[in-house]
Amino acid sequence: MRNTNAKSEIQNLIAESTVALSHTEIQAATKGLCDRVTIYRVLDRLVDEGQVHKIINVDGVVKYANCHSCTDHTHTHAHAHIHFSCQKCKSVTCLTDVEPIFKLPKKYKVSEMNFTLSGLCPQCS
Amino acid sequence: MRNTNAKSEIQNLIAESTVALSHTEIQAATKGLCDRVTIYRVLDRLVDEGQVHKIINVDGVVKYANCHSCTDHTHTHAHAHIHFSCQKCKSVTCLTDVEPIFKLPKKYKVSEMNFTLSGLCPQCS
DNA sequence: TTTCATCTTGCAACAGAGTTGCGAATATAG
DNA sequence: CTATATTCGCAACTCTGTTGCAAGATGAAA
Ligand SMILES: [Mn+2]
Ligand SMILES: [Mn+2]
Ligand SMILES: [Zn+2]
Ligand SMILES: [Zn+2]
Repeated sequence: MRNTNAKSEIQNLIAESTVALSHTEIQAATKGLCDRVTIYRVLDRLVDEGQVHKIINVDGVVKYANCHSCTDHTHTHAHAHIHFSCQKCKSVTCLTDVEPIFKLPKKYKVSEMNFTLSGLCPQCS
Repeated sequence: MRNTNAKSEIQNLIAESTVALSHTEIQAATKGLCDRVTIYRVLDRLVDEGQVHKIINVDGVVKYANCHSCTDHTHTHAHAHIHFSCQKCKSVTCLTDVEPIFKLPKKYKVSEMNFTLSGLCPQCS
């Protein structure tokens, strides 16, 4: 894996953002940096490297956020935290401290969790 | 809201299915019943009526499932249950009995929950 | 520093999911 | 049965993401 301009710019952008960013938002923020296909490919690479994680929002919009709290940066590391999606300002935030408790029927083998709460974020409520 | 052939066929299909169905799956199952645009519009109507709920799967695929356990059929009624997405057979199931417990930082106002666990379903594990 | 295999990029073309406008068809209230 | 609002089919379109390929950039090794 090579370090390129596009990759480090995009990685910095995501790292410095307090909210998860969509492809469209990244494209707007890096205006003219590179082709939109390159953004898709860079994002894939960052996810593969475990630098960034992909979030499917409740409205189906794909967002990317920094793996702040992850020491393990292999691409298989789990993200067992909740995300909060604000219905007003559309921001998506990682709530890394919140760990949900639940009891599944046996026979289900869980390997991944995707948990998003929607409503109003502190800024909007 | 009117009862049409397309609507009742699609509603029955979803009601009789043990797993959530995507637009594509519904189109395949009702082959030739109606136009694909009609399927989209019928699904929107069923969701508005509260007969069916929409699930955004971890892979971003939109699926529809019956509101079995919902007595309230207004379009704003909540769906506070977990969904299970099987990575092998791609089935998405409502686990209506499981209610997760979690503690959010104050200031967040929650109005909706979207919780999907992935792994292997009983049939596949 | 130069070489060179390999990775990355831009461009164009494509694919899939979902939306919109509009005229024709049809469900249902009266 | 008639009138009218709803629903439908079709075609065209948007949006998001993917793929193939030739050209360009990276960095390890010579
Ligand atoms: Mn993470
Ligand atoms: Mn339900
Ligand atoms: Zn907000
Ligand atoms: Zn399965």
